[in-house]
Amino acid sequence: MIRALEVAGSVSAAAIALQVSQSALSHRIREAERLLDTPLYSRQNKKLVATPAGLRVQFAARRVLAELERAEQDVAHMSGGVTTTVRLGLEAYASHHWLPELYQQLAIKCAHIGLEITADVGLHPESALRQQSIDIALISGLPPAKDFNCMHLGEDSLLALMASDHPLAKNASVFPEMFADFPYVAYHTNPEQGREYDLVFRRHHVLPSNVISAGVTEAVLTIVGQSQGLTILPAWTALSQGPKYGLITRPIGDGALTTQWYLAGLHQVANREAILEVMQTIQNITRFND
Amino acid sequence: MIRALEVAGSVSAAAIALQVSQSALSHRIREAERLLDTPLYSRQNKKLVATPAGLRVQFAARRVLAELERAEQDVAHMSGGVTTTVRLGLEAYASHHWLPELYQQLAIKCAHIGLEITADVGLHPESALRQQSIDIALISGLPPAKDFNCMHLGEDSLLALMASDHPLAKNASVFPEMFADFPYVAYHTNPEQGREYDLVFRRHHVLPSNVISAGVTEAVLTIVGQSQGLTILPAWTALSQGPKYGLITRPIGDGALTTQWYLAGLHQVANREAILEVMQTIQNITRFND
DNA sequence: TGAATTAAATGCATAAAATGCATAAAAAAG
DNA sequence: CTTTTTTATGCATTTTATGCATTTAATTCA
Repeated sequence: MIRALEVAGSVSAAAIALQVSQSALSHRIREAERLLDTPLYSRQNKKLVATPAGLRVQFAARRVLAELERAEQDVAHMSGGVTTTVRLGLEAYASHHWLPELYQQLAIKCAHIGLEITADVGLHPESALRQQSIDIALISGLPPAKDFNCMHLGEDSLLALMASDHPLAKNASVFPEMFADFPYVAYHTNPEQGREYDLVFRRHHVLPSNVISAGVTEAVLTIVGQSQGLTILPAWTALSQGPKYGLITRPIGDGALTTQWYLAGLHQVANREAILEVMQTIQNITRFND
Repeated sequence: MIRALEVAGSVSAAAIALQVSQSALSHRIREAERLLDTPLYSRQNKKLVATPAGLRVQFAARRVLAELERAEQDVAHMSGGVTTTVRLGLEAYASHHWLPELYQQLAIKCAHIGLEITADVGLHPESALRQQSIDIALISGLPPAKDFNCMHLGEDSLLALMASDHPLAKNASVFPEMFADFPYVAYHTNPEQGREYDLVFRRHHVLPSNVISAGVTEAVLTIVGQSQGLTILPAWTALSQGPKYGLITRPIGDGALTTQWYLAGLHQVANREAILEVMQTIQNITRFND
């Protein structure tokens, strides 16, 4: 109710959203205020303005509903042999060609674990972890915060991606200064946020002619394929994803630019063992020796 | 109900705890299972064993109840002018002689903020922050994780504390090797956890003759006063607390051992402004120039 | 083994609660 | 000033929760 009132902005609109009569909601609000012994909304005028206490309750409502929704979803997954659900979140840059194998392995080793995958939790999987919307994050770059249960997957070199008919395609490798002549296609609007900024552009004092922001990895690759644009991805992703979009890869400079892949899992969570199991399975599957 | 069943371990015991009849509870369990379309408890024998789904729901119940209790408490504080509540947690080692001034300042500057203090959240205030049981943590040692809203309060030297009639009292300062001859009184059982381990014992390859674990700062100081024991505290705490327990302070070695005090606040929380306000007020009050 | 004991489930009557209707009150719009 | 819109209220009704009495199931102990 609190949430519906917040979203709808009025009692009658919220009543429609909740599929009850306006009267019922009015009664419920009144009852809530009686129980808390505090007005939650100031109805000086017909607009519904939450009091400070009301705002606090709205905040609680968001958190509680989020938790209940998660729990409900997990429980729904738990019919059949599935006993726990583990939510895996992949960073924007991650590849996912190994996911089928993960499903297979889990089905063999621990059929009781249900796997739920969020293919692209954006550039900051750690905050998704913190919000408990995922249990495990696949992260590249710097090691995750110490309070996560961290596992190192391996080192990966960064590759430049471009269309096969790109002017730079004839070069064996792309040197940092070459980025200055072409648009750069990135996940995000602000180039300073990406790891490529630190490793390539800032280190070599070059900036691409312009930056195209794509928002999703798929879009990044599509745009690169249809433009003169360049992008940089970890080899793991670049080699498995690039070909699908008709892209070719080139090492950057002397090829010494690398990034690290990590798994970060939540500590102190209900399905601790299952999380560890999945993390270990992923580590086995993705060993960077193949 | 879920929580009561978990705590009580049986339907009838939970019914008593919830002040309803055993029948009512039985009906409610049945109804919950019907709604979720999943058995939550396996009643093969008369013991009540939660199914995996039941465990998941128990986990959700704990989180939801915790949030509801927090919200209820906050709302209760919000009668009168108080508009937001900020929970401040002090690390085990922190002093609190400045708290009265904080209350005063807040009363003048922002009467709408209710302050709630947890005097001793232990050695890991960050996890209290993460669990949202506090909004601001007062931390010493290393800077808190980057995803907290961090504020540096100042540098503080570490001092040794001992009873006024301690054999080492005649020395102007305590040298690391001297710790080997006396028991060391600490907050925790495992000496490796404390900051003194890194800064004093490990660095100088000495270990105290034995370690007495006290659990609370007050107990640490009391024990030090009544034994031949030594302990190490930041000067801020040592100088304000030590005298109350008849303890004297001595610099350690050349006095160059220092620690940093930080405030860490939660980001992305309902009462963001109030948290910042309180953090700034604390920073003003505790400026390490007095 | 079998009676006693204890815990949980069930059917049904009843109590409690939420809801909706009709309508009033209040505020904004025209 | 009237109309329209939004919220509140009293009361009847429906829905839901609870308790009693009883049954079922499992464990304990003679």
